[in-house]
Amino acid sequence: MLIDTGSCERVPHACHHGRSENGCADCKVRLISVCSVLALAELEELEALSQHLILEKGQTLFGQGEHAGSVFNVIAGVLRLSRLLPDGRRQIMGFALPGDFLGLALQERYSVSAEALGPVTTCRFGREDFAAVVEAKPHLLKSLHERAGYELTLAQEQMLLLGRRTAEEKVAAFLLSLRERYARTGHASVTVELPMGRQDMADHLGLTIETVSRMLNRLDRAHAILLVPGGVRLLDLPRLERMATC
Amino acid sequence: MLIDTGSCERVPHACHHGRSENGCADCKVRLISVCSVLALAELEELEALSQHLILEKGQTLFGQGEHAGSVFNVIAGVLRLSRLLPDGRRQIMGFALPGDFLGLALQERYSVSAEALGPVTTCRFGREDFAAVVEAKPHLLKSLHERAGYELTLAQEQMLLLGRRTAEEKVAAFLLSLRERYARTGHASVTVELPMGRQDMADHLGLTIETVSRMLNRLDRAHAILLVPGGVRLLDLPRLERMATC
DNA sequence: CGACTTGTTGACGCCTTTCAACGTTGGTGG
DNA sequence: CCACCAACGTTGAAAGGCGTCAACAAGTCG
Repeated sequence: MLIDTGSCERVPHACHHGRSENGCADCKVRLISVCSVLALAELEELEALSQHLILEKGQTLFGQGEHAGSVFNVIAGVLRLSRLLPDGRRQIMGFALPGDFLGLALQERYSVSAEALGPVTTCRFGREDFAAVVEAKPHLLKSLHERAGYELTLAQEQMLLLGRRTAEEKVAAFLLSLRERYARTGHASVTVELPMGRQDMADHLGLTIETVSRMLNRLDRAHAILLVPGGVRLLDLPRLERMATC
Repeated sequence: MLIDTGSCERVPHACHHGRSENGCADCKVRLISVCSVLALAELEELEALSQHLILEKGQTLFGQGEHAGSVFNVIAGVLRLSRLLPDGRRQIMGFALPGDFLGLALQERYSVSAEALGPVTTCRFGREDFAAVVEAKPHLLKSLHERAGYELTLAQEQMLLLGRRTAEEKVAAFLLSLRERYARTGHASVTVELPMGRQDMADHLGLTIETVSRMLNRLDRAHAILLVPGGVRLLDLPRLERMATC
């Protein structure tokens, strides 16, 4: 349960690149990000303030409690959003997928740490710059607020899971929720990629790594799922849904 | 753990009263509610759309999944915000105090149920009406968004608590967080009122009623707190804070 | 006063954690 | 090519924290 945070290198700020080749207009996540509410002229305005920032596996985008100098759109890859207790216990609040926005609340300080689970590409804005654009564009603020409402709903579901579900139910619910989030962006599939390790799942579900492993293998032996390298195939959706029923 | 929901009477919709005697200008929670960002002229505009709605102990203001026809400012009293699993397991996501806004996200449906823990007074707005006002007043939207950010931070702290804290730490952290929330509105005090019962605390902390009772009495015997009728006195704040650290 | 609700306390049991060993995979260098 | 090593995942056995069950106390209301 004790996490070694020393292994997470900070992202060198020299690592950011210029904006993408063809600009926001071709951005792969534009239609699923907050930018989807912007007109082309507005996109160009925002583009002038943006930089691409690329992370490698294990790098930290920002740390809990740090001054929030930037906000980010995730373009590719997955990050974990976590909080640490002084004694090393960790809780992962969620995973950020392409199209997600980091820094929704536009608060002074980051309330969580964000670490790349693999190669990650983000679109970075200075927080002050971005806040100024938001100030001038109420429909962008409205879009951020809608996302915040969605995040709040997810957080509530996670609280119910953490407080009132058994280990098996937690794992089943996690797999289904991940599938649903992929469906919102990529395409629906019964094969769910698991970019995070067992320890990350455990810290997300309030379990230990051993219990996660046991439950996954129990579900596998019961033919509810099939463990495959790097992911799982969901074989018996009705059964999983019964376990995860809300 | 099984909750009897049948005992919660629905609030009769005939029960709402006209607006308050002296209007929003004297509202006791104006300065701590979302209304604090409104000018007097705007207040009057909002006042025309508002009604007071009074609940008694145990009455339901709205239920999870219902069409969100109204949004509310809590003027007096405390409500619990909960979600129910089909088999009766319950998770209380939080408690709404005076000054809190219910329906922050302005979503189609309520994501939780809200029940009065005692006599409650609310200021009710039709959701569509309120959304129209918000549409016209970006600074009100901004205020809502800031509150949503605060709620998100609270939710994250609760996730850490539910996932990674022991029973004793949960209870200590709960008492301190309640004290801090009272301090934001009422006045700071080492005596913390507990308007909710043991079952409510248990369902908020992911414990059973017996464990909550045991931990409270253990803290009492250790002279960290003093149990008094209807509340607790926090005797050893440093020790409690050490338990609840971070 | 008796019925009811709410809170406390004890004994016991189980689910999850803890501790430990082992297997697997992938990268590195001889 | 293969030994070596570290990181990750799996599995078993034992321990413990919290839940379950049950009885009892205290306060409330008719």
